[in-house]
Amino acid sequence: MTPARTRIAPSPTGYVHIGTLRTALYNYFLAKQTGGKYIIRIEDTDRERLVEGSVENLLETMKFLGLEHDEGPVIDKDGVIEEIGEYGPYTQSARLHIYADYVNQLISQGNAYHCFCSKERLTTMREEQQATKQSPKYDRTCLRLSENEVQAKLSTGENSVVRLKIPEGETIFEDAVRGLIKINNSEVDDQVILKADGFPTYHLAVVVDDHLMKITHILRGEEWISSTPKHVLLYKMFGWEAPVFAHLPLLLNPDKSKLSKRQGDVAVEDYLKRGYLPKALINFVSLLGFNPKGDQELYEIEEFTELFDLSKVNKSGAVLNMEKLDWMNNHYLKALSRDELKEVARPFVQANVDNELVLNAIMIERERVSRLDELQEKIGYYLEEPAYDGAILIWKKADAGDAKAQLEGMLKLLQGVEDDALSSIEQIETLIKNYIEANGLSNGNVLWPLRTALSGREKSSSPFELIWALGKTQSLNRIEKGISLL
RNA sequence: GGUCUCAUCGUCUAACGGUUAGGACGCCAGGUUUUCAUCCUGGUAAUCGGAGUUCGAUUCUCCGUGAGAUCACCA
Repeated sequence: MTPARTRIAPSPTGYVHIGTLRTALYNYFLAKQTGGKYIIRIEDTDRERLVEGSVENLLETMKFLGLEHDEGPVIDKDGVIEEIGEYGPYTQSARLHIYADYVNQLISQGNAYHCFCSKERLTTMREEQQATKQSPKYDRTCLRLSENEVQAKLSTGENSVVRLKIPEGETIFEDAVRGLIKINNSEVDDQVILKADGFPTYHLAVVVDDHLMKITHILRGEEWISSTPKHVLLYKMFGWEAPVFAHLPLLLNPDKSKLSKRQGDVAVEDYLKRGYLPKALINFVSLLGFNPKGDQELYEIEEFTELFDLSKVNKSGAVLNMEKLDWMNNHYLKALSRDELKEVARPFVQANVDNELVLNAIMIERERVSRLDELQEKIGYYLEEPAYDGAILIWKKADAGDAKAQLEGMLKLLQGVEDDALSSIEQIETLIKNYIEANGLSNGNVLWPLRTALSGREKSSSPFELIWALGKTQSLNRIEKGISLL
């Protein structure tokens, strides 16, 4: 397999779109699978939509997800952005001189022309076209300008842009997920490739950069299909070989429209903030539009890398099934080691996770949540002795006297054992279950009052887990308090 | 509206042209259980419609229908 060079090319608008993550993942899988390079390029040619700090944010988010790129901007130890890779600069605003050369080439080849039309004129032109049910396209007014007229306007410094001169005919390209796509050139507008502010538009910049950076596969969202002919035409005009195009299915809102901000979270950062783990997010998002095996649901990133196959990418859009994400996240939460859990939980709980009791509580409750941000309220009754009504100590099949007797029995049992007899949940369970059996008692009579005394709640984790988490002293305190309430 | 793309359970998806159309999430029921959660077992639920090709179509072709994307000096 020849090494693939793939890239994501986000515009710096402040957050990482969940669709960008999916695209990044597929690019990453493909590059790594073939021993190639995965590249990040910053497409900041829209000066009006630039958001301060968004490149840093992008890089930090990607790093947090564990998706490291081989070329492009990176943040060094001092927090400064530098670039790695031999095809830089990887930020389009630093490549303006490059685009200028290629624009000039197109103009001299007769493939592009200057346009002096005002935005106002273009707007009214479009309105008229729509009114007469024509499809909105530039009317080529400026193409009819003579060479002298163009030079004259240029020399006066009149505002101008450069447009691509779309030739007659039709453009056909092979899409790796959809097959042959054919579009008549009459459908394609004379796209602006160089704006009045001197910046290129996406269409020119993406083609030039992808060629210069030796990109072999362009994986991007389906919304780009209709502008792909412009890119194919540009490759042809420059005499370059076009890379493989693969248009990925869209990520959808529940109403099947393109995933949008108003209908839910689209920013990866938002998912992270709510306590979804990178592994879960990656697993979930990767499965939106691609399925390696059919019956397996849980994959490590290495497996995806090994099994990724462009020809198996789906064609139709995918609605996000949030319940499944929750299920997956819970799975990965449960798989975390004590130390790993401590670190991922740290930003989500106000209590100090370095404290044994706090961490114990989290260890237990992580099995009952699907997101880290649910932890805080779950661990409350571990950290603080709860106030409660003594009536809840009484099991439905027993009375106050029995509850009190059982608690006293438990008190005695626990007082009589060494601390390290309570060091594992299994040990504690065995200890208590043996006691129950030896004394001819029933689980309910003993465990219900025990658990409610320990938790102060009708619903909680098991008494064994609670004793383990709280420790001997705190457990005894709570049992004594229970007894006093009866 | 033009053009392009797409179409299997509610959702994500699987199925060399031959399967009782499979799995997962969710939901429902039962079981385990001191409660909650987990766990186990079972169940619910789909090939958009119509032609054609074929011995045989979820799968190939065409026509409908529906949905989406796109039509900027935004990406």
